[in-house]
Amino acid sequence: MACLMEPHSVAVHCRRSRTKFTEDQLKVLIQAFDQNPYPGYAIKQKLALEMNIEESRIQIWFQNRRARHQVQKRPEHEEDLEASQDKDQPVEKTQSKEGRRCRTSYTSSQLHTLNTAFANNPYPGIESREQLAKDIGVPESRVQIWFQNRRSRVQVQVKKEPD
DNA sequence: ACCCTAACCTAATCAACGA
DNA sequence: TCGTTGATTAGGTTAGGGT
Repeated sequence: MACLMEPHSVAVHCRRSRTKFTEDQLKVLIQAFDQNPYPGYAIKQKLALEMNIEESRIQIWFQNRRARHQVQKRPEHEEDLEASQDKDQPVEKTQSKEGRRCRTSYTSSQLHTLNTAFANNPYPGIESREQLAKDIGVPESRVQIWFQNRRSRVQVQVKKEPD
């Protein structure tokens, strides 16, 4: 517990505890990454279930690995990698953008809670985010994304209206 | 002290949904 | 169709844990 809120100093960034992947988990992740560094939501969720890890940790892991390992820019077209038989699913194995997570729709009361919290502190630590998530009944990862988007768009508005 | 990398960030962009 | 906004990305920074 080192997440005390100083009233006047704003950002006491309290991170979630660092995940320690087991060797088995890492093996599964790396193999999945080699097959497809841009997995859709379904794949990430399946991996999460398979290795008993939050899906958001899987997402972060893929983001970090893509950044560190120079991944092929656009594997859009594959010429001749047909081995023998792999036409079980026509367009279902390497979906990258098709399988997005379903868009979350917030109710007005959920948004009110989020907006109030944002006004209070636009950089909530993990504990605040989890409490918020629990309050409005949405995964913590969605709360984090909401704050990221909100902060970015506040900046955009400030630039557009420097008056 | 240094290294590796999970966690976190911004900015840009993709895309779902409603007016 | 178009604006709003959630989801994803590239790419960079911060910090935890091992050597």
